[in-house]
Formats: sequence, structure tokens, C-alpha cells
Amino acid sequence: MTTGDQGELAADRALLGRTSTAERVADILRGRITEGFFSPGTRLSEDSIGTALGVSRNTLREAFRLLGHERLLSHELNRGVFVRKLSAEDVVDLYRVRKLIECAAVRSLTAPPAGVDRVAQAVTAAEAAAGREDWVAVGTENLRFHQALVALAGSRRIDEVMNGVLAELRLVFHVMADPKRFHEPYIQRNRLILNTVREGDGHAADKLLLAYLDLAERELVDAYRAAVA
Amino acid sequence: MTTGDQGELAADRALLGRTSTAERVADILRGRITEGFFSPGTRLSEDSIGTALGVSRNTLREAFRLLGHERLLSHELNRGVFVRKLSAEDVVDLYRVRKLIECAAVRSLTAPPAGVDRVAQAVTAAEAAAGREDWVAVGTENLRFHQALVALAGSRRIDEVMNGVLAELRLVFHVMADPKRFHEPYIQRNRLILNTVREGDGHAADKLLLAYLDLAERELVDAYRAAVA
DNA sequence: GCATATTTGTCCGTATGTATA
DNA sequence: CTATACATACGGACAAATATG
Repeated sequence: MTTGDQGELAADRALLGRTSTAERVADILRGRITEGFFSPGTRLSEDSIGTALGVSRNTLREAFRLLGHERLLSHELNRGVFVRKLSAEDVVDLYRVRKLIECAAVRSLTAPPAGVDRVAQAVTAAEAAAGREDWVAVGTENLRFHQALVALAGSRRIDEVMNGVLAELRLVFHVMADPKRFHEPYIQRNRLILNTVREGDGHAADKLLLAYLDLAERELVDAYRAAVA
Repeated sequence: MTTGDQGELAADRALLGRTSTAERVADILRGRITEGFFSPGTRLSEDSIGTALGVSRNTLREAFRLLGHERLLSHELNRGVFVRKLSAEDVVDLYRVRKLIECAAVRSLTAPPAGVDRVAQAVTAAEAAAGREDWVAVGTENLRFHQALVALAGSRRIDEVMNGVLAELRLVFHVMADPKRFHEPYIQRNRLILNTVREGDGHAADKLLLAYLDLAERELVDAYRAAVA
């Protein structure tokens, strides 16, 4: 490869990877929120966050707008932005979305789909994490499993919707902070669902997923109502 | 009603209806874009739009961020924002989303659902508009029909996703501007689908919708490829 | 290919309005 | 009720990137 080629590639990379400060700030804050560093209800002051990250208030406000649109921050006029606090009804709605999208993504399968590898990887990774009793990692891989299932639909937009849904759900899990209770029981179910997908039996996968999500929703909503009460 | 009551109600209204300038600006621009006033590809200059609307650049940029997140504007670093120009692949993806969501929304119905009235209203309104040969209105009511179908799922978030999908689709229709061709053939199908929904036959509605969307997609994508070529 | 003009990206200062102790 | 703190919104400034002649 000549230096000219490298230069062109570098230029391409610059074109693709370039992001504004506002987007980079949004990325940082999104990470902090979904990893639980900022708890739901926390107020994010323009002044303190801005000086901490070394960006102006204008730039920071652009980032806040983005995260508000993703429902990770709630914007209260003249009061500031807060890490979103989901209601039990929100959790119900999130599971409504999950049932609709996840089940639909696998339902029409009739053959082992491309992309099933990522599903399998998530399952084995979750099992390995469970062996280490690393329940946080189990939760992470569990979410990755469902993300991979939805990716079988092959739609960028559906993927993004699912991304947002799972990001919101993380806010719920952080409130309760008992990953073993909410993720460990589902490892076996994930393996079972993976098998039906591998066999190309979309109908069976649909039914298993629905049962999974109904159960998980009941468990989660009950615990969440108690936690936020 | 006493003046005190009016004052309290006015205060309540202020609490509910209050929006920031950036959001109001975004609302205005969103309307202009979806109604076709700004054509896809048009650059929205910070200076001209800002002075036209009488807002500062900072405020306008917050509005731009919101609309960029909704995929109505595309943000190109150091070049500005442009009304989104969808590719044929985007249209395919949009129909992927529509098939997944719309079909799933009606599939599990087993009884005439609450909210079927709004569906019926859209159908009759479209028929009336067709009688007047007002094909633009037919298109509007057609989109409202599908929005009402999705609303049967009873999820705020699903409704919002569908909203965004249809807003993007409007960008496609504006490029071609032949509403009769793309909406008139589907009026009868809408009536048929309404009937199956009224009978609580979700399975039949699912199948009809899928056929509808497959046909509409083929028709639209072919025409769109030709139009943007 | 170069020099210039235009536009965006980002920051800062400030005036005003709103919420809250 | 007042005072304080903060968000809102504006306008100006300058650097950096891009478009134009």
C-alpha cells in the first residue's frame, strides 16, 4: 500500500468517523447513563457537566436535546434535564414493544437465518458469565441476545428502535440492581430459543419468546412497582 | 366560573403546553418538511432560517438536532443540514418496518378492538376525498388509516415509531408527487382490512395487510428508483 | 491550484424569566 | 416575600472547514 492510498483511506475515515462535539458529548453521557453512573432522577446541571467535560453550554444543550429525544433524559422547562425515571407503566409499554418487535422478528423464519451466529455467541457468552457468577455480564449478554434476535429482521431502523428500548430498560434494572434474579433464570430459555431459531422454526421461537417476555415482564413490573413505591 | 378558576386553568395549561423555543421551531420546520415546502436535498442555512424565524443560531441548532434525530434532516459536518434525501434502500427498510409493526399490531386481535372507530373514520374520509378527486387528501387519510391500525397495539412508543416512519415516507411521496397513482388503488383494500378488523379476525387482517404492503412497496420502490435515477 | 468569501462549529458574556429555599 | 440559583435565549466573536471565483 502506498502512502497515497493511506492518505486517501485516512481521508475517508475522517469523512465517516467525524462527529461534532455535541454528538461526542452525547455518546459519553449516554454511556454514563446506561452503565448506571448517573442514577435515574439525577439532575444534570448545564454548568457542572459543561465545565467537567470542557464544553460550552450551547454545545452541551445540543447533546441534551439528543438524549432527551432518546428518552434517556427528561427535559423540564426552566428546571433542567434529569436522568429519566421510568414509571411502571413505562415498563409495561417497553415490554409491549419488545413482544411486538421481537416476536415478529423471528416469527416468519423458515430456515436458519444469516446472523444466527451472533445470537449463538450471546447465549454461550451468557452461559460462561453465569459459570463465573458474573451476573452483571449475564445481564449484558442477555440484552445482546435479544438485540441479535431482532437483528434477524434485517432492518437498520428496527435495530435502532430496539437499541433505544433496551437502553431505557437498563434504567429500570439499575434501580433494582439484582441482576442475578432478573437474568439468571432466562439463560436456559435463551438456549432453547436459539435452538428453535437454528432449526428455522419461527413459529415455535415466537411462542417461546412470548412466554419468556410475559414472564419477565410480570417479574420485573412487580419488583419495580415495589422498588419505586 | 370564577376568575380564580380561569387563572388556575390557565396556569395548568401553561404547565402542560409549555415548550421551549427550540421545540416550537422544530415543530414549524417539521411541518414545512413533511408538507413538502422544503424539498429533499434543500440546504437549511442557519443564517437565513434563523433570521426568517427570528431566533438565534444557538436555538435553531437545537431544533436542527431534534429533526436530525428524527431523520428528517441530515447533518453534514461543516456543511450544514439538508432535508433528508432517502435512497431506494431506505424505502425498502421503511416497508420492512411497516410490515413488521403493522402486521404485528393486528395479528393478535381476536375481537373488535377499542380504537377501531379511528380506523373506520380514516377509511370513510379517504373514500369521501376520492369522491371529490382530492388525491392529496386521500393520501393523508390513507396514512392516518395505517396510523390508526398501529394504534390498536396500544403502545405510545410504537405509535411514535410509526409516526416517524410515515414522516419519512412523506419525503418519498413528495419526490414523485402523483398521489392518485399511489393511494387511489388502496382505498378498497383499506375498507376490506377494516372489515376483518371489525370482525376481530386478526389473522386475516395480517395477511391482507402484508399483501397490501408488499404491493405498495414494489410499486413505490420501482417508481422511486426511476425518479431519483 | 490558489486566494477569497461564506458558512459552520464552538465558545463566551449577558439579560431575562422561572423555580425554589 | 425576597433572594438566590439556574435555565433560557440572544448576540457577538473567532477558528476551522468549505465553497467559490
